[in-house]
Amino acid sequence: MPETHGTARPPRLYTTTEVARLFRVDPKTVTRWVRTGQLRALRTPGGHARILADDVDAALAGLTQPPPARGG
Amino acid sequence: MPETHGTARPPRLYTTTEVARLFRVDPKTVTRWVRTGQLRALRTPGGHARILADDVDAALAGLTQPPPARGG
DNA sequence: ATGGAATCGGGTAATTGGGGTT
DNA sequence: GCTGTCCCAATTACCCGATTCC
Repeated sequence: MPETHGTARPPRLYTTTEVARLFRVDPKTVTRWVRTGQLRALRTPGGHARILADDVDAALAGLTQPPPARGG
Repeated sequence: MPETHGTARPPRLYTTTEVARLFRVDPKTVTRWVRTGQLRALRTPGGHARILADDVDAALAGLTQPPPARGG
């Protein structure tokens, strides 16, 4: 059944400005990331982006290529 | 002929506040979407908007990037 | 009937997106 | 190729008070 929501938890969303602050870049840059598909987002009917928080948090956590643990 | 009574289920409805939370926008913005026809809604006798959940869910599902396939 | 929360409507500031450039 | 900045138009956010919802 195509029940996208109603029983499902709504996705956490960030605004472009929030993401920009988190990454310490210009909001414009975040917009580019969305346009180039480097960040998943949905659009308001007005055309403004809402970025999936999970994607952002994952990137911030550095989940890409975890550095090798170094022994003491 | 399409039956409009008896077997028809009532449409799932969202309040403006619910839609606002889902999209991370101001409830006022949702009202604007309804007034500009970007979102279908019906009105309570008192004039409050009730948005069709299907429209919202569809818009909410419009991600810019499909979820990355896992297992590779 | 009462009360708290939500919605509406108008007006104004802030944010956002797009194009072009550095 | 990636990012930051300027200009401009559109979209969105916040202020107020009155009405509606439950």
